[in-house]
Amino acid sequence: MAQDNGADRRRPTLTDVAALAGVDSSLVSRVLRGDPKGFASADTRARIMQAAETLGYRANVAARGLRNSRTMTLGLVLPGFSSPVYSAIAHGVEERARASGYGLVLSTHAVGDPHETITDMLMQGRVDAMLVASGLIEDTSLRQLVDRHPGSVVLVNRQVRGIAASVVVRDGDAAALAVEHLSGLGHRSICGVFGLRTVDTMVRRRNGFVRACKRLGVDATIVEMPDRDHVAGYEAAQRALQTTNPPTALLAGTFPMGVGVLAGARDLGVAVPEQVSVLALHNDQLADYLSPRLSTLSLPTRRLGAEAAELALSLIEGGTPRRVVVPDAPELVLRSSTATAP
Amino acid sequence: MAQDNGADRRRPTLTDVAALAGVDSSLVSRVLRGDPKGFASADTRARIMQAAETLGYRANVAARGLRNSRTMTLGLVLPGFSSPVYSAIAHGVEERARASGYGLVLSTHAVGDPHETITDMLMQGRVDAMLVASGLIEDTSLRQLVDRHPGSVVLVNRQVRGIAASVVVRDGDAAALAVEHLSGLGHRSICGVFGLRTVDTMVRRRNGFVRACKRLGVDATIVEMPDRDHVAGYEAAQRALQTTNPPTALLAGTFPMGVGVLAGARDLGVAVPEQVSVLALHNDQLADYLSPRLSTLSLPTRRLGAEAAELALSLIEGGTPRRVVVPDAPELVLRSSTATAP
DNA sequence: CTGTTAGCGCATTCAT
DNA sequence: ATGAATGCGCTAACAG
Repeated sequence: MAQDNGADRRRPTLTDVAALAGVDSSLVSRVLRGDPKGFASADTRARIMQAAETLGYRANVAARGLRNSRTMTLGLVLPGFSSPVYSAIAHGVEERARASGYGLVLSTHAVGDPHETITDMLMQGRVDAMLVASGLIEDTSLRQLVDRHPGSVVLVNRQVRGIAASVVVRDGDAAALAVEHLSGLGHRSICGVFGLRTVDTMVRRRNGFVRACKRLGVDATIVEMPDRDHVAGYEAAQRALQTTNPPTALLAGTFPMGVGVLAGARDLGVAVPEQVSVLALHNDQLADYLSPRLSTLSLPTRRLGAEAAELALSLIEGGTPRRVVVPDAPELVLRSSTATAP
Repeated sequence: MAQDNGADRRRPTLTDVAALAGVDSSLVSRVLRGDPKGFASADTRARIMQAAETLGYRANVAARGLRNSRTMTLGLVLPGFSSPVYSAIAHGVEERARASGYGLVLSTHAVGDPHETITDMLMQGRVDAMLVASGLIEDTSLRQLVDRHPGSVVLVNRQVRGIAASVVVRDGDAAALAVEHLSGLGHRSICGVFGLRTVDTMVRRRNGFVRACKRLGVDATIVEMPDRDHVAGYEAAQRALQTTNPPTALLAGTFPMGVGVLAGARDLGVAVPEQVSVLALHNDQLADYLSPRLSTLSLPTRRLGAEAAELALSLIEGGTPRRVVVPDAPELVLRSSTATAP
């Protein structure tokens, strides 16, 4: 059926549909959108639907956006897909956005300056709001952005003084839960492996860790690394495990760090979990395929994305910025990397 | 500096800039775009630039798109970010697109029917072309898409009869290289672990594997799994290793499958690489952090993305669809998962 | 119940 | 060297 409706290669417009249905384009617009004022007679209605169908008509988003000054798309900025957390967030956002008829444009730090990217997206009218899920953009830069585009920027798993619109998960509680588990296993000396204190999630997790240790009378040490990836975890483990009085358990601040810690211990000849227990924040399917299988603390990342989209949508509708904490409690996912203290 | 240029909360338009510079908006348009006919006097020119600068003017893409029927954005469909390959492709596309001033809209299979999604993107005028990097969409569905949108669809690492616009890497050669390495190590019986034969990349890798085995006189067996993820690799290893006459080496058709194979062998108590060698197609940083460190065949995935974007861009400019093979030869990245045959 | 009109922001003739 | 007029496709008053 390679039919070629005329020599017509351009997309059908409202006018095309109107012509085919023998009515005015404005009527078509109303009917197709289900506009309450578009109460066409059953007959015209049917003809319109029919025409739209045969032509494969889809409203042009540029024209519609121009008219309504609403693009119906959300932007999401991520550092990349290095961590499974980011894909989970992206899925959550996409799902929620789509449910409201919104599209999603994704952008990573891979290319160009993120501040610039965000400004462009907003100022060019590419998106109605931007979700920022990067710990790398500086606070001042973010404040500036929010200042210039009030009601159009939402922070994802990050809080910045002076910026209300943000949604986070209970990172601190997850770290605390980890400590509780370890403490229950008899560990009295735990080392936390985190990224820079300039990264909001890292300070929240770190605080949760420190407080829980204090509360439970556990000896806490901390290794702070410049990055939060495999490599950082690897090196942190090397560093922590080679001290004169090494901890009996390690808590990794991110999932990739946990993967690195496991490898670091292995290369040092330190057996996990026999000689040292390892736990990582954030869960991922991959954990089951590591050796040993890595126990984790699961946080609702997908919902994090969904809630962020939700907030952005409400802002677009004129809602007020607010701080939301995704209420789901962190869960301990026990696999094979923890055991009673040696 | 919470200055509020008037009560002005909406984005500045060409007219705003024109007013501030004391000229007509059409002149501003020409000057700002570097239109050859926009040869304003040095003075006006300066005033225009100045005005645009202070207002932070950015051309509205909807208006521009409407006028030019060109959105300046590319769409990319992926199954998800389960595999590092997809993020690499996305980065490659993003980079190349940006270099030509194009934006990128990413969409995964997470939500909704992909065929529908692609059609929508194109018909709604959200994008100028779509790159499809999914092995899951059926051939007929794809052909239909290309039929309806000639010159607007590019296949990424996939070939379909009747569709010219596609770019692939040398998958088959990578599989062959793997076999050569293993054969050189004395392995005479190798098991290939692949996904369904309905997936183009899988048949290309599989063919490369089979032919190389035949050529080198190696005994080839194949396990075909419905999926291509960790789980599939895990189960395939279990299956292959429990036969009466198990192979001495396994080649995993995807990186996640390789991860799964490693775990499968471990749980069977089969030592890698002492009892069985393991190799996986596609390289990733994670390989260094597995136990044992996983040897892989590296393929130019980032460039794959870049070339796909390149092709799409050329199609948009009216170029003709063509098949491109990224010429970079696959590379063996030796780590610790292969050894001489037992 | 349906048609007419106007304008969103921009790029492009065509004048001057 | 610069300005005026027009239309991309759509929606929202406002008629009738």
